[in-house]
Amino acid sequence: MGEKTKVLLAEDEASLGMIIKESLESRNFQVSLCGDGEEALETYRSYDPDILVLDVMMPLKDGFTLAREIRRKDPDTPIIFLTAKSRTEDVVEGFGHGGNDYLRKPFSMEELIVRVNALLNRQQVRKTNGIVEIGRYKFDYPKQLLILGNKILPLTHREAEVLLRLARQPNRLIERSQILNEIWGEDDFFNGRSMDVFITRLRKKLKQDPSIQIVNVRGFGYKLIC
Amino acid sequence: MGEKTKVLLAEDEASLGMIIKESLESRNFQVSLCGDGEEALETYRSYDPDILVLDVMMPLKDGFTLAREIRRKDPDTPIIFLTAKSRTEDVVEGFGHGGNDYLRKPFSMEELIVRVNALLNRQQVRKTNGIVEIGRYKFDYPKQLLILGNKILPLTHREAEVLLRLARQPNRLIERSQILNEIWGEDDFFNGRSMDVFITRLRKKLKQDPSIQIVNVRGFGYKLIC
DNA sequence: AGATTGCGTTAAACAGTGTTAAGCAGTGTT
DNA sequence: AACACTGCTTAACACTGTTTAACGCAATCT
Repeated sequence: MGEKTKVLLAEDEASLGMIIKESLESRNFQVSLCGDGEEALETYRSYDPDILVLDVMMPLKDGFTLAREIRRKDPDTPIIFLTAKSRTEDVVEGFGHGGNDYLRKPFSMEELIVRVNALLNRQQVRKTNGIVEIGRYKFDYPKQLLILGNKILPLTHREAEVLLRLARQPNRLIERSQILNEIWGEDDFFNGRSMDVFITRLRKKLKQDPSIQIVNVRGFGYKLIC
Repeated sequence: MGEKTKVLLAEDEASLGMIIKESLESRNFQVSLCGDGEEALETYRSYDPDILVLDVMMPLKDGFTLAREIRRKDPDTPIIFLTAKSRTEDVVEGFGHGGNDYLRKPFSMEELIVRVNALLNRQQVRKTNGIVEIGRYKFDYPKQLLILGNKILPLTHREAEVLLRLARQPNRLIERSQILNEIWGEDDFFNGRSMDVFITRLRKKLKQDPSIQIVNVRGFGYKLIC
């Protein structure tokens, strides 16, 4: 991404649209705001966005239909749906149409930004074949390796899983419970102790480059600083 | 495949059927949805699908029976079973009836799509006359050979079978039990030990290209990284 | 027939991984 | 300052996977 990250935002409620647009712009995103589905589809073609944020209920063309049409030719660009309904079926439908995430209204701007960043980072991991740079290290997630110069440190599966969660959003707070739920499926006492052990082991393996640190935020989670 | 890939979907629960149908269609598949086993069999004959997605529990004819009948004349077209039950026996039974994969309800559309694509890729192996590229190697499955430049390593039958299971879905986790059931017919202690031995032997023969690795995922299976 | 070879299985010792446990250290609160 | 709480570290452990070798069987050769 040479310049700013481009967001295509489709939201028919003008005031809400503007609020979202401005908060994204304040985070250094470039945003194109569309008021209905047709306009969004047209804009999509010329604007070449990095990520789409689509309201589900819009005039002329709803978000799901729009997503389906886009997905025909573009299986990659992440999509976040904004939905007022909270019923499960809508969520299923959203994922079914190729979306990557959804957000129920009302939501906080923080939440949206977190998800946008998460999806973009995930995308990046995929585009680099799962290889992420961490300071002077290269972290090869599929091969479970940490490479520093000519040194190769093998990681175990769990180590690689934990590190991936931290590395795909560096310098950001990742919540303990998010990591635990994603990897262990449950956030309970024992899994928590287990994770502690892996944090220790990762710190040991990352010690070669002192500019990298796994910083604890008491009561919340960790940040990978690099 | 001249046009779109054709999926025959048999699912008696109408709402779920429609969701699956639409999700697949949004990914550019052509889908024929059948509400029971008899209808599915009839449709199969005229529709000539590239892949079958069958609910196990259906009126008139269950998915296993249907699969068995289809397999009599058609050993190739991949079959995915959808099953509400989660017991291991059903999975084993599924493979026994000629199924290639199974999916436990509830599942996400993402999962289904990943598996459909994986099986279609597998078909690709057949279309290249059973020759698969693995890193710098060429793996000739029918001839049981690994070719690297001008070096030719012969493989034994079992080695070739195990390697095929890994190579037709590279970079993805293949479950131990799946390999064991497909090759040995049963996942028990001794077959497991036997497989370990072949994993070792394959690793030895694949050592020439260090970019290739058979990575273990503790408790689940292996990934062929390349 | 007897010897040889090749293959898959069994066996056994060994290494690696994730979890649990226990004690210690750090942090914020009362 | 005392306290509770969270996190850190090390070690022990049970379990899973790895490796090498030996074994037994069947097919092939002499």
